[in-house]
Amino acid sequence: MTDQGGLTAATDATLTASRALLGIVARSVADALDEVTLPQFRVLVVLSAEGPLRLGTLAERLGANQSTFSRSVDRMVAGGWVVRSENPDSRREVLVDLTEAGRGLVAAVTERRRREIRAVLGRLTEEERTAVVRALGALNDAAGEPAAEDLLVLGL
Amino acid sequence: MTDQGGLTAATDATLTASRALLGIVARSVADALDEVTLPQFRVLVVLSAEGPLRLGTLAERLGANQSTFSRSVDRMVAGGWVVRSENPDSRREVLVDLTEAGRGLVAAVTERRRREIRAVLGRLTEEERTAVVRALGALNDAAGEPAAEDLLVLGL
DNA sequence: GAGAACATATGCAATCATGCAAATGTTGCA
DNA sequence: TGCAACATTTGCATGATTGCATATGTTCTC
Repeated sequence: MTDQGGLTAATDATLTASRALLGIVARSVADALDEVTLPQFRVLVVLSAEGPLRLGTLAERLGANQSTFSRSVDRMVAGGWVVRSENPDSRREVLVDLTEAGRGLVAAVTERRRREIRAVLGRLTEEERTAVVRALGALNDAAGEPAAEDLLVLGL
Repeated sequence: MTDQGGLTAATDATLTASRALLGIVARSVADALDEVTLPQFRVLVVLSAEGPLRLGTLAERLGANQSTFSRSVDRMVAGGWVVRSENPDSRREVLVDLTEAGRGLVAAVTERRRREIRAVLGRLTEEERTAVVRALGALNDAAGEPAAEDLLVLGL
């Protein structure tokens, strides 16, 4: 079993890094999960990225049944994370949008994630950081953007 | 707001990489989640890493109430993922262990994750891979191993 | 204006996770 | 032996997610 060009070493390093980064992601989300469930957080993330969406569209984005989702929205409205707003152009459509609290929850997670990554990178030398930018740049190009559906499995 | 030594560029690259790797992790787990729930998968991962554990110990590892967890184990036994085995030394203790199916499910996820990472790295040049090993090595050292509890938030 | 197509909500139902309190069974110590 | 400590299970209860079928209300088209 030959290993062309350190593929195995690189795989191991990447696997380890994936765990480290997962840890950071998990920690960044942990506080939010005291407030909302993971499926609910997914909703907030999608709305945060795409803006107000029709209830049915949102359900589809999340791979959920409309009727199921209507009730999920009930709970999230009750929790104060989203609002149903009427579309004046079409009274049969309902737009779901973030409240300030919902927006803030997502922002807090994003911010914490960024802060933790900065903290880790701050422990590196400047040369190491340069190497990280180059190496991860190549890695990111090779990996491409993950499909939204993939990320939704874990709630982004 | 000065940026010492490309901290921001490195943070951005790392954030992007965290999303890419999350995508890989999510895809690797997706199939398994057709078979078991995320909390159940967590159980399999812990057992896979630590071997047979007492029911109470396992519950504690997962931050769950014992009574809750006893019933979760019921469901997982019914699903054929774990078995309750008696400890001959202590008839009041119950050991929970993976079945072949349970072991196989975790192995399939691990293998798929590894395969996907290899595929991405295979698109890099040998020099790029060397850079990845060095850069991620430094990153991994700086980040340290994530706490098990952190990873459990997302089901590892 | 009437009916079809559409968007959302509601009735009914199941599974899973979760917690508290109490019961059952086991071990160990006095 | 008998009682205390321990491990697990069971009773009781709640809330979230999910699906299917159906009802309600809205828009559009003929």
